[in-house]
Amino acid sequence: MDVELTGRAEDYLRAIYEITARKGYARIRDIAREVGVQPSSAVEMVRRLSSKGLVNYEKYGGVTLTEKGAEIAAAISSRHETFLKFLRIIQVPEEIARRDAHILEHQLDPKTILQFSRFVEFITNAPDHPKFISRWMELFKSYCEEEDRKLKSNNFRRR
Amino acid sequence: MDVELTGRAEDYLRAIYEITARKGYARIRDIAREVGVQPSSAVEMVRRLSSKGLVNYEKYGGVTLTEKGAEIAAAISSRHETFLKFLRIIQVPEEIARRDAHILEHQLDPKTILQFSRFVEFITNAPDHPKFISRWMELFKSYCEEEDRKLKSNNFRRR
DNA sequence: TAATAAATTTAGGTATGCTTAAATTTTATG
DNA sequence: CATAAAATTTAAGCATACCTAAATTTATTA
Repeated sequence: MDVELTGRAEDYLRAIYEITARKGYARIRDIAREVGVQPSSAVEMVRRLSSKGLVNYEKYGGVTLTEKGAEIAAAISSRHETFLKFLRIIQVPEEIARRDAHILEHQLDPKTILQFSRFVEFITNAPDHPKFISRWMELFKSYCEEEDRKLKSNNFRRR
Repeated sequence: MDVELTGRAEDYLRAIYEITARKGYARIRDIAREVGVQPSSAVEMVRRLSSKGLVNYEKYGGVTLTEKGAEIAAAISSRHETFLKFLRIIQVPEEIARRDAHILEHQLDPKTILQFSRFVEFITNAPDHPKFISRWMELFKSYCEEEDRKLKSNNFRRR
């Protein structure tokens, strides 16, 4: 029942998930662009995903997710969102956060991912202590700003 | 000056760093055990590291780090420590944390790593507000325990 | 020290994942 | 509707990283 996927296969699956969400199906070209590879590489991976029953694919046709593929992709995508939110919380600049969320989302133990998402949940929803948490965010932000200032003046001195 | 290393190469380098810290040099056997591969694989990687000038290696001899290798390994190791501390803070069980710290430490943007370490720093040293932070940890801990209780009773209901 | 055991290395394979270049198919257009 | 353009696929090759099995070297010990 369970399908083994490499981190890279997960990247492709999530890309297909996002593209199909936008326009109903994914072309090899779209997938290649989204993942950042040449079309020939996308063909290779799409075939593998197809042989695992995760996507519907016929030569020269559009790619869609099977039910199983969609289920897995949704889980991957939600993990991705968790990590993206997390990186924002710890004040990673947006562009870098988008890149690094990809990297974080692979291979980690389910328990670890669970704890990441609890952290995000705890910080953003602050179940019982909203004021306390927003204060926490404020403090962390100023701490980072302070550190950035130190960094900058150090750089200055070094020149 | 800068050396390009794959995530895996970093794993080997850190393994060698830790083994040499314990006993002065690393045997192929030690490295293989530490990284979790067959000795023949360790030979292959050690050669590559040697060709990059990061380790001293001669056939059938012990492996040590060059100055450059030690410098890089120390940075990798400190990154590793950061992630390990971080995983502990978000309440990931020790065994899993040890495994996943490996995974986290590769490929992330330096800025992201910096923010991870600031988070750890902020939580553990709580520069200006020690009470506030320890209270934060308490709250987060109870939040996780609460969630675990919910999980357990859900599992129970499902059977 | 000769034989055996242990460690290491080499050889030969596999899988992933990427590339470029050439071939093929589909789509668009004059 | 023929042809040119665009998209896709195939082919061939490369790098990483792993494995097993066989060969070699080093270490141990009877």
